[in-house]
Amino acid sequence: MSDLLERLRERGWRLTAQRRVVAEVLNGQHVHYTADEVHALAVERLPEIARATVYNTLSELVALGEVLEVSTDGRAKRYDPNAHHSHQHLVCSRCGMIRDVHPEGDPLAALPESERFGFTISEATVTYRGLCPHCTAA
Amino acid sequence: MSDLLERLRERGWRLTAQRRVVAEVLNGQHVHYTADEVHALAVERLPEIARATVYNTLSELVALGEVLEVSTDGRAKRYDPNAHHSHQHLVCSRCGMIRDVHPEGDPLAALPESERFGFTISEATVTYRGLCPHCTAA
DNA sequence: ATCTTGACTTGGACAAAGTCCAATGTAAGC
DNA sequence: GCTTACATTGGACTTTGTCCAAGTCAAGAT
Repeated sequence: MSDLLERLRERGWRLTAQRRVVAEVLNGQHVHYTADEVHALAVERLPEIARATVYNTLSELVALGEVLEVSTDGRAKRYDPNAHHSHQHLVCSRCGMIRDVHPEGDPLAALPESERFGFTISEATVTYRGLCPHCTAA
Repeated sequence: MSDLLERLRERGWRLTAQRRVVAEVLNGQHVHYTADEVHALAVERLPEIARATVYNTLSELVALGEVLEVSTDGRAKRYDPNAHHSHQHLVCSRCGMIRDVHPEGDPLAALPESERFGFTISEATVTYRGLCPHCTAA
């Protein structure tokens, strides 16, 4: 994650205590937190950090391409720090757990020109849904 | 859509003016409205219909399997009346408009066994993102 | 045709998630 | 160590959606 802070500084990011804490919370997580979860964890390290700052910082990280925004249901968005490896998501329908997966091929190729309706398409995301091993057993 | 109302009546649904209007608004749309858009359109036909009633009715239609709930971004959920034909979605990154599309092949086939991590996968949804013709021009 | 009743609708209060803004604070270059 | 442009703060506000008690009504029974 020091890599991340390094990269950001090179891109003219001003490094503040708040931003450092948000980056540290995201660092190397296999689960993807909501903004409020990130805030709760950040408060443990820096009690006075404001909710708005966490939202601002997450938006900037997304805009810089360092973090991905994921919304698998109609609830809060989740933040995925693993933005540098293209991947898709496997979601447990029962417990909501998210796991990164790497399917073969390019999903964009499956959409013929006649099905693009004049859109300028830039991306395709695939969400696999099912039961995780734990919920299958239960 | 009289088919839909027919089916619902057979399942013990009480047919009210409000429910009829909501069903009519959804009927045969190739775009998918948000709940508030459905409400706005319903009000044109039945001015006194309440927002809560539209939310209730949409939830019931989803529970009955007649309509699909789609949440492609962190914003409002959209309602897809085309629940009986398998399809994927094309979403405008700017205005949020959704259109149904039919890609080739089965997206589930692209996920090798080694990437399934013991999940019992039942479904794969693909979301294509880009700018719609209107937002590309603007 | 009218009655009865339980299901439906209403509207306003409430909640969750996120945005906005003016005032204040501070990182980083000079 | 100054300066200043940029970041943070916290509270108000917006959007989307849920909840509830009271009133209304569809549809079967009489």
